[in-house]
Amino acid sequence: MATKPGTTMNTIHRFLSSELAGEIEFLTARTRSLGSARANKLLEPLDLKVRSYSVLSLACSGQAPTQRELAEFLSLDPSQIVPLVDQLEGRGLVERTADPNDRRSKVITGTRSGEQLYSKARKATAEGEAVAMAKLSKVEQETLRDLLSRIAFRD
Amino acid sequence: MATKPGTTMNTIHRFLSSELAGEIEFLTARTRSLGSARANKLLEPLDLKVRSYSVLSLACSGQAPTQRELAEFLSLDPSQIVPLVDQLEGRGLVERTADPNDRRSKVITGTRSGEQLYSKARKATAEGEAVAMAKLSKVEQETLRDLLSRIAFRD
DNA sequence: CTTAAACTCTTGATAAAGTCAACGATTAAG
DNA sequence: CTTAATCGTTGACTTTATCAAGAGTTTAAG
Repeated sequence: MATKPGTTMNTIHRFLSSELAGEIEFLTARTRSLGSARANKLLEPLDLKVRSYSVLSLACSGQAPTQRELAEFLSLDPSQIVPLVDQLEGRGLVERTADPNDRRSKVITGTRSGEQLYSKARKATAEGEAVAMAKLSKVEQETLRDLLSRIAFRD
Repeated sequence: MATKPGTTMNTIHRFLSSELAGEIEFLTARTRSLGSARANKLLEPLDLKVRSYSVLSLACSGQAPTQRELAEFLSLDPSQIVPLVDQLEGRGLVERTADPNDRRSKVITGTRSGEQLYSKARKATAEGEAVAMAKLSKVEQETLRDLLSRIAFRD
């Protein structure tokens, strides 16, 4: 009776000392997997997923992103942006506008109702973030935000 | 001529002040996207991907994980572990052993050559991590590791 | 001005990853 | 012994990722 089945907590604990558990790559992968699952649940009542939420957020940011810029900032292929914007546009949440300066590009902007939905969605993701970081102090949370953004945007 | 095309650096800079860029959820998603792309390139010469590398790493950890435990720790479905282990086993890098205490479970352990390959792979991922965190001081790197592991394993 | 090259969005094909239900073998509970 | 639960596995299915090519637009060169 050396190795008992092991509950969730037990299993995790056994591998905490493994080399893998110390790798940033693994830690971010696991964090984002858990976080995105939680965020998707919270966004479900609004008929949004993390992806569509991210697009909506940038569309409502006042920065007037083009689809190309959305793809780059979200680490997606430009062809993946198309159906995301299609869906949001079909719901009247965002608008495609030809960029006057370069009619190849299409600027994505949030509509009135898009901004209203984003406002609700933002509260949902903020709640998810609060749950995720509950174990950290406010100072630690800001430290984490700062360190992560420095490696997410290095260049 | 207000909005010029915008290079990569330019685009990112424009959205740094957006609400989205301040969300942990987004920062971890972007970090892991960039990190896993870089890690996959570095692991390619060894015919490994981040996924198979993670399984190999735990198989060589001395913790004798079952497939169920691998799935849970790696945030994967148990059915996704099967082809990963199949592949590693086919290359003679790991072994499936029936757990004597519970013959339903199969313990995955690294072979001699599995450990040799893991040793090389570990150096590759360590190099990738060094590149990713180049902008942080040693102290900051350890702080990030600590904060991330606390939210990746809260419970 | 004209032509060629480069860029943006879009489509479509294909591969990879994620989700879920069900099955045989095994173990645990009653 | 019977029933329920667990583990690995398979298969079907959906979603996401990757890539090439095309139509329209802009830029640069000649």
